[in-house]
Amino acid sequence: MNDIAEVRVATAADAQADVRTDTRTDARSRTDTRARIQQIAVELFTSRGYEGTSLREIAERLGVTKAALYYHFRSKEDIIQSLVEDYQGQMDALIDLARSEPRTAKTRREILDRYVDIVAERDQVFRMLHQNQAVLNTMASAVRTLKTAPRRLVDQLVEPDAPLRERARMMMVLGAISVGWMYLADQVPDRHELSEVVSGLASEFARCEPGLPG
Amino acid sequence: MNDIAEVRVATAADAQADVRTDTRTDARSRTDTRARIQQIAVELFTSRGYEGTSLREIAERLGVTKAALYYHFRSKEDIIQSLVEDYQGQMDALIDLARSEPRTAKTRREILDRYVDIVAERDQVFRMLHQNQAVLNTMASAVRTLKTAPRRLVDQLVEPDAPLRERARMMMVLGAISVGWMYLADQVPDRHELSEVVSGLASEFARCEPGLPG
DNA sequence: GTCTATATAACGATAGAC
DNA sequence: GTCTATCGTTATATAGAC
Repeated sequence: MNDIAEVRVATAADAQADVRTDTRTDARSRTDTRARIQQIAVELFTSRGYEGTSLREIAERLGVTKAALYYHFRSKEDIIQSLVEDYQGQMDALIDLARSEPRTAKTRREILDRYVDIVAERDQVFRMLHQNQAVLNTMASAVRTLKTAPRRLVDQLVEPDAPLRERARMMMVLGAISVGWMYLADQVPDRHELSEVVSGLASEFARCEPGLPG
Repeated sequence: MNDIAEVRVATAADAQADVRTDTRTDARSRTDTRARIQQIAVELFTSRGYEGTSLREIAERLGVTKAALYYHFRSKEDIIQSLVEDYQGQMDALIDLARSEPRTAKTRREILDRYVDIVAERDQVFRMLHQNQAVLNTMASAVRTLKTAPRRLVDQLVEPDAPLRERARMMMVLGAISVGWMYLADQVPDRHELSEVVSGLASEFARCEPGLPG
């Protein structure tokens, strides 16, 4: 059950394309190098930082030269962009979902549970983002919008005229989920158990457990 | 009450030295340039990242050349080290305090309140740290230990054999405080009100409000 | 798809004059 | 305390052969 920690960056369209065109029997598919670059990149960006990781390092781990990377990605920023695309889409979809539902305790619990799932299933990308918050400020628009996601989500979960205390509560619940997962995921053997514990506590903090008024 | 957001890096010993030796009447004290470097650095490290900020940029904002910085600091890393020293000392003291007290609800509330105070009073440095988590991995020991602070603090707040749920709860409370403060501090007019709201909610999440069993 | 070779630029840091 | 000048290194990115 630890494979939910994989990099998870391919889109559904990518996967379909693979199935259609990939008739080889060897293990190395046509898009495999690209995926391996992504895997190495997410690891190095997390441990040494985006700006602290050179394309030379990535290439060396892959066993190719720096120039080869430019066949698969137009730039270094293009690599990190490809890594966060899927996560970004999931977060946008979550915010849209929250927007489309009434602001009840049930909705909040549902949204929080799904947020935990998104984080847990994209563990590596999520960690990388948290380790490289500052560099996102210097990047193109698409990546930057990630930083506003928590605020946008809170806006959909509390009433527009909610008092500070309730806005703070919801923002703190999101922080509790993020940090709780980040600091505990590599310390516990069963990540599925962890995600259920985190979900449960998040709902308790948000006061939207079954039976509570919403 | 917004001046609690200032950089707050000078040590008590520094301040004493200033008082003793500084008899000039002009506004520029002997250690002022060093302090101004620190102020500019913490701003740039937060917005553009540590590795994304060059010494040339810091020097330009200060109106001097790059070389002048080396009179005040031995290296770039020495600058960030000086910035986090005070925060690090406060966190170590907090963990020691938690270690010295019994694990009661009252202790937990006291520690959480003081953690909120530390964060609120060192707002700028705290933000910078959260925006540059990855680069701390590549640095010398002193700065690195900051990353273990949350875990060490949780270890002192829950029983050694506490179940996952209670360890997760306390880690999530720390995350709630950190993220809650970071995302809300520049959105609310009264930071003192915010710190009280955050403290109150943290104690509620941790189930250590007055009247609860501990 | 990957290579060699290179363009171009910026970085952190130091030497030594003033 | 700040300057000019520079060293040595590394970075992202591209051109063109294979």
